[in-house]
Amino acid sequence: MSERFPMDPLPVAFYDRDVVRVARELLGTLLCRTTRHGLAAGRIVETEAYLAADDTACHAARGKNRKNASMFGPPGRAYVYPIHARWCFNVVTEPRRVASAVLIRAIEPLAGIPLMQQRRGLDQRTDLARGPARLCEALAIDRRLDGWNLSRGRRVWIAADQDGPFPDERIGCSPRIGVTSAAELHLRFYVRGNPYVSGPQRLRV
DNA sequence: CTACCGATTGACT
DNA sequence: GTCAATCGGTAGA
Repeated sequence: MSERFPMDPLPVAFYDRDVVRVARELLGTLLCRTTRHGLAAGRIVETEAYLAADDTACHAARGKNRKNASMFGPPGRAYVYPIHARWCFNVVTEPRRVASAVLIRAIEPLAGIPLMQQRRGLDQRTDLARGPARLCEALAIDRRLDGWNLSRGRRVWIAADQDGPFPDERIGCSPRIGVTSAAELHLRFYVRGNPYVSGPQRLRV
């Protein structure tokens, strides 16, 4: 991979749209992360939308607090939060104060694979970033990146892939994984049959 | 200060 | 399939 990989970050306007549409269109884009140890990046293959209204599973459902403040800020920022002693990475969508976000659940590793293997302590490529907390470990994402501006093209950002988005027939939809409320909402999006997608087998086909 | 929870993971039957 | 360890953040005493 060249030093210029993976090119320009998506603009704020990409995120400043309906959260479900952003969640769907993030599939196939490249999540990029640089540290002093180098670049690690991969193709996003699984996302979940968390809605600003009528979604009790959304962290913003009971109003703003110190932890979820990034969700109430401008679109195109990171929202990083802890769960079960691990980190999860979201991108904030829609206008400021609306508080919706997309959870990035899995990427297909493309660059910096040895770095990811070292961080994860294992070699198996399909296990490096399959799941939201595994992804964060592989990319060295933690709370220090909460609120980070993803349109700057530094530290962490998202870029369009030259192969373009996946066609609709390759995209699956299901209930969100692990949420204990609002289970009736089908807000998880994934690339059908992709081995880097998380969750039980029946939710990957 | 303590109690409790969770958008998870990995080990195990 | 089941299950418990994990710990940062929040709520409440």
